[in-house]
Amino acid sequence: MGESMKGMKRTHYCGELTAANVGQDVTVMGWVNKNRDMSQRFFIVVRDRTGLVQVVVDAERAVQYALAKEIRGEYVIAARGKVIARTPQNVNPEMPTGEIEIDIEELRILSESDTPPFTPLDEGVAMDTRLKYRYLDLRRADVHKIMKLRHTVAQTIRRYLTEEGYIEVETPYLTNSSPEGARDYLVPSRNGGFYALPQSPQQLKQLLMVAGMDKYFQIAKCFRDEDLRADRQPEFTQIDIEASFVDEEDIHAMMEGMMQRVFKEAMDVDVAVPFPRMTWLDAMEKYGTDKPDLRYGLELVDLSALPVIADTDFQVFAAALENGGRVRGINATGLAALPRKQIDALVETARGENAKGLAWINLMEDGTIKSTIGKFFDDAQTAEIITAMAARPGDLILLCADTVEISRLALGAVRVALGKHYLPELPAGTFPTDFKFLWVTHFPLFEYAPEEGRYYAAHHPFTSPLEEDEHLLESDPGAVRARQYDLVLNGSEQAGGSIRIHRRDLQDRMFAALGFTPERAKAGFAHFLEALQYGVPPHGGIAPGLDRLIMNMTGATSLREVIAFPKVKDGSCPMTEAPGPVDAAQLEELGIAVVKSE
RNA sequence: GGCCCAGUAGCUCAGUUGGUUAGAGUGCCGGCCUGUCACGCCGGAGGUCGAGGGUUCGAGCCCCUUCUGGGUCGCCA
Repeated sequence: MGESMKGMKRTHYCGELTAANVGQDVTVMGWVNKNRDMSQRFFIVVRDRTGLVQVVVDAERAVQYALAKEIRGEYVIAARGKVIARTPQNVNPEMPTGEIEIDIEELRILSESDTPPFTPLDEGVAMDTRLKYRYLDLRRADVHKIMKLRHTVAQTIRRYLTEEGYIEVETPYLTNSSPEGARDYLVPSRNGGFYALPQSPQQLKQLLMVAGMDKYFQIAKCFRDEDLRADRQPEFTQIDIEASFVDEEDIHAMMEGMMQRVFKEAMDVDVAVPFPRMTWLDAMEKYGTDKPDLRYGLELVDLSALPVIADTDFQVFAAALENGGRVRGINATGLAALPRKQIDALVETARGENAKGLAWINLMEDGTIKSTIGKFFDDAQTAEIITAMAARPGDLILLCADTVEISRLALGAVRVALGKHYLPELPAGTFPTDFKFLWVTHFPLFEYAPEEGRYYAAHHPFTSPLEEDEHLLESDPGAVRARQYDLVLNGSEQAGGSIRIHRRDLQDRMFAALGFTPERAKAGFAHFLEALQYGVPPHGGIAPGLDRLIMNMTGATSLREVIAFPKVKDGSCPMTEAPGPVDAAQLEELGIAVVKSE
């Protein structure tokens, strides 16, 4: 149903029309946002990706008026007419094109629409409904705005890296499964083997350095078959970057330039460079996380050495200290009056990180002090704690006594939960403007898995150890620091990278430290290890996640908002219903039998 | 895989202690309205209360199972 557009040609986008177009004969094409029947005339609001414009169909134009009566929401129409200025009392200041309207001369329905399950005007539609009809959801102006921003960011990055001498090279999506890491998406092949979709082009980009490409980038899809989170999708986009003959400073400077450029061109926000740097250990000690949000203070304070704490008889604190643990505090400034219910929620947050609980001291505005540990610390002792925490009337001190790690992580989580009290609420439809970048460096090279009694690569096994820690690879792997750096933005990891191992002997020692026999290392990484024998430039790189960057730039609360066709919790797509069954013939060709698991 | 939350009209939701014919807003359909812009007014249609089972004289409400979605922990080299 619907007419041809033959003989009509779009001259303008809806949102482009202004008072400057008054008197011109224009043609717009788009979707019917609204059709208001006012008896003597119809006001049809037409929408395209640039915005809205009002078309007036007066009863005097009998043919067009009759057609306008048929027009429903989300019909696709073409409208030709003269742009006329609205009288002052009819101007709609809420509408960017509200000073003008189009006086209809030719009107066509190009395509009819059933009543849609929801329209671009509906707010608060549930996620599953939105995703099932994502093509309708994508008609919303705010989603369009995000997609346009994403485009601008990607293009800006392409231009920037090109100017910096980087070459875009595509690496295959059909590649090999590699041991360790996330679960792979497997693709069966007709020769009986399996491809795996890449979790990242890590090895291939390093091989491009061996190949002398010198500086490479790629806007690459990566795949990980793991459960989703609000900030995690099984299929995501990375700006994959690698460069030869570089050190940490080169990569940092390149990224700082990129972010500065991206924020300026996409959002007109000035980002100060260089970004602050912090070692992993400092981040953990001060913020209880490796991705601190620097938009608010609330630093963790280690009170273990404070005499009044160190010498206390209070069993909870004394026991933690005796076992080599810590007593740490956080000063939630201005939150002394936080309701008990919310404090309890903070305690639950701490428990979520395996802490046994929290103690707290409220410094009420009137000077009174409410302390959960008042029984164990007299007024003078409490005053010492307050001084050490730099707390003032109106503040709330939260204390946690536990192991070194748990006390960090528990208060780190509490800090994040408190953070929302210090962040301004964004007006609806606006993007944030406060961006705090941070480099976190000197990560541990390994993580110990006690239940398996072995070390894992904290990031990946190609990360170079710090030169001065190399000698500890065999004797004390847990103490080896990595030439690893993460770029953090507002408490979210934006990019991870490292200087890589470029010597075969060091790579062999790395695999040995990870508990790989030479045979197993060879089985998993034969081509890669072999390549390391043919002249490898020192190299390193980084991989910012495009989706997360856009999520942070737009203030979106879920990655789904910034991906055109995202997946839901179990990795499926509500719209296409992928993954789905395939023909028996296809399976037979692949030699695959599907067995139902119990 | 664990835990928490939700599922009632196309959409967003309310529904009291288990009790007659399950409601609201919006959308939709029809009519009216001389400039609307969240137009307004009048009327109408629209329900397998996610699904299955159980308890009960009686279930949207209680119990069990299950499905779907959201959040989170595990997981994410």
